[in-house]
Amino acid sequence: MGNVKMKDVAKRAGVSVATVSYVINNTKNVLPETRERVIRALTELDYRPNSIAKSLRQKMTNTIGVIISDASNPYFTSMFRGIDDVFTKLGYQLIVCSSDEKPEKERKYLELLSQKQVDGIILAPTGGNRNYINDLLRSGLPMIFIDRYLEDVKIPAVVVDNTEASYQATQHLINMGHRRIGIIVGLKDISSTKERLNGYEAALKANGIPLDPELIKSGYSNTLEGYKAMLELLNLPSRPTAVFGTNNLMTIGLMQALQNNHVKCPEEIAVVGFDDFEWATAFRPFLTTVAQPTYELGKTAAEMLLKSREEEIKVTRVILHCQFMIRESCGCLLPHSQTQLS
Amino acid sequence: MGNVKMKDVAKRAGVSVATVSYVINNTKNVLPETRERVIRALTELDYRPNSIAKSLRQKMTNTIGVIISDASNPYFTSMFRGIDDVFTKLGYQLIVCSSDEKPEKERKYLELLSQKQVDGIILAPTGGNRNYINDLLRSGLPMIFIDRYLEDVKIPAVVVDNTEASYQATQHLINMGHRRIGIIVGLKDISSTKERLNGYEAALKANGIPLDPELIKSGYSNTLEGYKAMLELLNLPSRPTAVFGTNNLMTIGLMQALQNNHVKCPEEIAVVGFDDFEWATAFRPFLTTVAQPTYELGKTAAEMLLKSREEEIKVTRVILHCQFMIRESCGCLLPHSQTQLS
DNA sequence: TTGTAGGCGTTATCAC
DNA sequence: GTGATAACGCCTACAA
Repeated sequence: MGNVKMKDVAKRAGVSVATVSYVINNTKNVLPETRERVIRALTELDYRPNSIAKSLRQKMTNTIGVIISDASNPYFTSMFRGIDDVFTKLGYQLIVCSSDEKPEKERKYLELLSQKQVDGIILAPTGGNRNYINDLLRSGLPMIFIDRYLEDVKIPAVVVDNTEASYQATQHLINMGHRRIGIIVGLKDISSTKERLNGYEAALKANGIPLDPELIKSGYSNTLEGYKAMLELLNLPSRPTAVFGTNNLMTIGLMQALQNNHVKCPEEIAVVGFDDFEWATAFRPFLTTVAQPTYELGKTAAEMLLKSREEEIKVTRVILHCQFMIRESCGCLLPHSQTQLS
Repeated sequence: MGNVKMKDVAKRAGVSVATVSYVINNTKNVLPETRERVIRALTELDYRPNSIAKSLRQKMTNTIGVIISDASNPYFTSMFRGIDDVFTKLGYQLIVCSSDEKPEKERKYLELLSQKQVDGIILAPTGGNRNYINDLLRSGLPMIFIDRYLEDVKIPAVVVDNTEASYQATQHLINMGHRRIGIIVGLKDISSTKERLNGYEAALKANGIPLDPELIKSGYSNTLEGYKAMLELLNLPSRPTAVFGTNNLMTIGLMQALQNNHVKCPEEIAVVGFDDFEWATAFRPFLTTVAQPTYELGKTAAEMLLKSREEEIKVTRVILHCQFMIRESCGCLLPHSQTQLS
């Protein structure tokens, strides 16, 4: 009743363990009648294979590790779905870990996952652990970067066109007549943050608007930091007339700050956010957002990981495109219109 | 460079594998100088333990399985955080699976997890697989129910006071003068759904309001189903003046339906939702919600799972309390007030 | 204090 | 078509 093994099944069926294995895995021809006997023993004893033993023998765990910054962030959970859908079909399982943007936690999880002999890792790198990541690669562990990448680490990466998307969002605000545009970004040593900042700065420059460092606020990507950043912007001697929240959680915090201080959006301040929410069209103001193809991001990364286990992969960066969802929060009067970024 | 094992380390350090094991696990006294030698060999060779082999030997994987209905639902991700925080500290890892409320998927994951020899499972049951779950229990696999439970399966469960919370929310709407109150619920064979429905019905009854089956809409817990349900309610000959969305995703869908049809909330229809959102205070109308202690739910379940591995657990149900967050969407004029459910 | 050796439950390579 | 049996990498009596 406790734990029945192949040995027990073999005894019951009057065959050898090898034969049991053959039947279970369909790995060799077995006489129909012996197979019959084995199957009966299997069900009678309620045999359940031990995949740990199997993994040890085959050096394959059918497990994929995923390290992202915050497993409870809707942005990542959608990505997670994309990854999961690909791997579940193939009988793989996912171990998801949150690094919280902390290199030490990331390091710990990388160690744990490699010890657990995962067959591959999908990683949104914090920016640290370059050497260790290279070590793991050399030891033959396949990895894919997602959402961001490390300049000097040669792993395929699946990301979005952050610079262009950010440029377009900023340009749109400029088109609406804004010249003092605040921006709230995540940690600055993350590639996606840098790119979003670049797009913002490029748009300003292209329009002859001087860059004001006071309008740039950075912090961990959570609501509280977004809230505080917005407060600082509101307290500026010359308050911005528009804000660009470059990730979902900070944008929520930003909006909370506006509500708490009774600053009307978009009348008093225009807002554009990153990451589209399902509830962006359920509550007011409808939020104008840069919608990332989060599900596809995950799906693509998963597929690349699979491919990279077969052939050496040549392409090192896949760039997916964002969609600019223009709604009322940016002061535009065309609700629900949308344009595809070129 | 590929994979160095204890054997290699032993050879390099001029000791036996046993000694290497002793050093690594601090499991026996070793002469300082031999320990020194071993440690040097360990680092020089960049040894990384194979936890699959370890697991096979020790019959412990340091892995916990979590099966919930939708890993991308914010409600569950917060719960997940609570679970993760408990187990991460102890060096455990989590495998999270989405059953999507489908018994077949749930079954598949239960099989997979038990084969992977997880040390325990936290499960939000779909309602099916009673026999199989009992089998697993008998085989000695510790399990805890979370969010819901199965009447006839004797496992500890961590849930919230659904009936009371639902009663209170409904009573509040009645107090505001509503008598035609719609309710949108999830799948009806889930214990939490039943309880929420019970609370609603009890409140109506207590106030002498007849139950109108047309006002009850049920479906999968996602935005689309919530949207459709609300549409049906709006198209009723005699439209309700208030709606109770009994889970987060359906409530979002419900709100989208109101927005799309230009039905003003709370002026034309009052709304109360289940599950508090961070953005409930960032966008209008501020949503009145029944806030579940999601993080604590996860944390408690995790702690109970740990405990259940030591002692036979007596208590079979832990009930956590919800908080009623009264905001403007229910037509109340006291934004941000809140009361603790008794 | 250290080493030897058996075993964890499979799979895979040989023989037969 | 089937059956012994040696791995897989580690832990742990037990012996030395």
